[in-house]
Amino acid sequence: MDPLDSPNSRPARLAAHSSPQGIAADLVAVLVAVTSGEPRVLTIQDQRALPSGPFELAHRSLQSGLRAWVERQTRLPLGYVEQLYTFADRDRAGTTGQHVISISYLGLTREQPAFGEHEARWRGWYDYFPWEDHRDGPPLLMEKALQPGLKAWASAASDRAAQRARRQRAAMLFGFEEHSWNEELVLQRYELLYEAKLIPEATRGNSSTSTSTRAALSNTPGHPMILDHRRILATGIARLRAKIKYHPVVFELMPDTFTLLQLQRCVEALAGRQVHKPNFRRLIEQQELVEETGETSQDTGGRPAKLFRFRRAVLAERAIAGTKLPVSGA
Amino acid sequence: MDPLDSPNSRPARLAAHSSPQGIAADLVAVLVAVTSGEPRVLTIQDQRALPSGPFELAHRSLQSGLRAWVERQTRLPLGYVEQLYTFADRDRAGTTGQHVISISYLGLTREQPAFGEHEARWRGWYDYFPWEDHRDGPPLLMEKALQPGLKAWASAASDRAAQRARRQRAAMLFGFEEHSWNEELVLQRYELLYEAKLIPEATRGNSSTSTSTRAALSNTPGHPMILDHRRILATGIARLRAKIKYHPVVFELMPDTFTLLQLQRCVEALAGRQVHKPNFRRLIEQQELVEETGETSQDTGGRPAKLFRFRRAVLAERAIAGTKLPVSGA
DNA sequence: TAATATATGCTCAACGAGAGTATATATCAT
DNA sequence: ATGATATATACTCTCGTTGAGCATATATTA
Repeated sequence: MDPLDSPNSRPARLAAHSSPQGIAADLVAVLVAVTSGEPRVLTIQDQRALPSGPFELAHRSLQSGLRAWVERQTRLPLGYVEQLYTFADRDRAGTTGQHVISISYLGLTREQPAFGEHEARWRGWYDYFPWEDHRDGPPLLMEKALQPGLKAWASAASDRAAQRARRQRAAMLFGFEEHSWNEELVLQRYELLYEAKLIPEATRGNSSTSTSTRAALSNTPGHPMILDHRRILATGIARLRAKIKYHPVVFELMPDTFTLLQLQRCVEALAGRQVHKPNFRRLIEQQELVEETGETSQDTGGRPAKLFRFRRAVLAERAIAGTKLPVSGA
Repeated sequence: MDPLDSPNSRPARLAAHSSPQGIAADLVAVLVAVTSGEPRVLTIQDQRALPSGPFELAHRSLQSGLRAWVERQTRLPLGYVEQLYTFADRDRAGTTGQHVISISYLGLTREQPAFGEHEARWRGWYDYFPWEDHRDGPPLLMEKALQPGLKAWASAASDRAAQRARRQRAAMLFGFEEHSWNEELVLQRYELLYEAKLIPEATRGNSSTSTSTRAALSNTPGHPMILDHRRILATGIARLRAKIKYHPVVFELMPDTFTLLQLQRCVEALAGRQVHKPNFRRLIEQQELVEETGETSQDTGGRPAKLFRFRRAVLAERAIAGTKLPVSGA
């Protein structure tokens, strides 16, 4: 089943029946850049929200509308844009009950001095999902904070079978007990934590939260966001982690020329895990994704590294499906 | 770039600026079943439209709303549901200029006697995309109808470089000249044909269509649909063809028990190409996706085949990412 | 009874992915 | 100057997967 519709991911509620004319739509953007080896997202509202704005039908397509809107608001040139998901089941906390359809997009760019009326700022995406960064092995907070909370959640199930199912699901998603870590399951992990009420967003606006839940929450790492913006961010990260494996979109995040190690660090930053250096280079070069510029970079510390540039021609040569980047264990 | 935003996929037009309150949303469903080895979609309006209806916010989530709506309208139990794409750039032919956001979904089910007020009928999806069926090799109509049209389109480009780019793109997508056929590029192929005005939908409502274009159109195979429904169907087929390779959704289309050849025929129907029988069986069995029922089926003609059933447990055991189905050359 | 169609199982070669090792060339601390 | 260290670059090996062909078993049908 589609993780975005996992049955218990949010409390059931009956919304008012709206006539089609009463619906509002807005765009939400997950804008990603990778700066000095860290994946970052553009945020507004004291870093608690993703950039968003009302949907206007003044463009040829949704996508070109988003592109124009982002470039007007932030002056960022978007290298790659892709629709993520359309949400319509938001909890509009505090609002008048007006329901909003949110159409979310992923956009790749290069970090620039933030610009915009809404105090736009770049922030590392692992600030929101610290458990997703496995570049130096599983982060300590997984044992310290997540595993106890998930264990408690599993034990709280009604019967033995349900407890076992919960434990198995947690182990599968977080790589406990023999299970290997799968970096693509960002959204499923977030939704499990949400379901287990280990995420502040899950109990927001719910006054009947128990004391024990509050205690667990206070230990939960990761910066919260408004509404379901963190879920949208999780969707974007998951999509990007899957995409870089078979589609050369990483280059939209790189400067014009770069060393192979810089490229590798960028992939590692996105995937949240290390990759095997020799294999990475082999795959990049044998696919002819890059070409040498003839120059070298010396500010890398050791031996000067050759500078490369992306061969944009491959986008025309090959079907937009046949390229691979290795994301495997170190 | 996302194929759904390819720059020339439809004529640019400036739509009226709508206030957020004036937006209507509806759901469009691509409902798929596979009956006796043929992939089929549910259609309405004399088989020229996909089932669709107004979006109502009376449900917990968009997805559960769609599920309820489909099951109410058609009495089909949906085994698997996934959001496809949200379109907002439709040409609302003949309507009052009211703009509609269409949220499209893919749903898998088993074919049942059609039910519903809108003369709902099942129809083979290759009636709409005859060039997508390569189970017996490339269909003749590719040489006969598509290749000449695409050749003309390529030659009509402004300069030599553009002509070459067009030829290359057509060859890449349709498998001409050394290029191999990639069954996943359904949407890209449709959009290329649209761009080349080889699809009736592309010139609809445009009175200035040239005579030569009309001639080409009359030769274009494939049943048209209203609005951009054929594009949505292409999106669904592409998504499903990609999905079956790493996610065990085929079983949602199968009866409770089935033979391995039936399963293979189902995969072949969806992928539009044949698969190697011994390899198919090997992969299915070594992944423990199925278990024997102990019974055999004799109505297959030759030696009785063992009957299998899907092991639903794998959905809980494995991360929703680690299963493979072979879709390769025969 | 032979022909035929399907079911089922086995083998082999080619390729790619993962992992380890070795060498070259720079910077930096002493 | 020199050794330590960090990076860059190249090569090798093994294993599992994948594509492809062949062989055998068991039914129906002419």
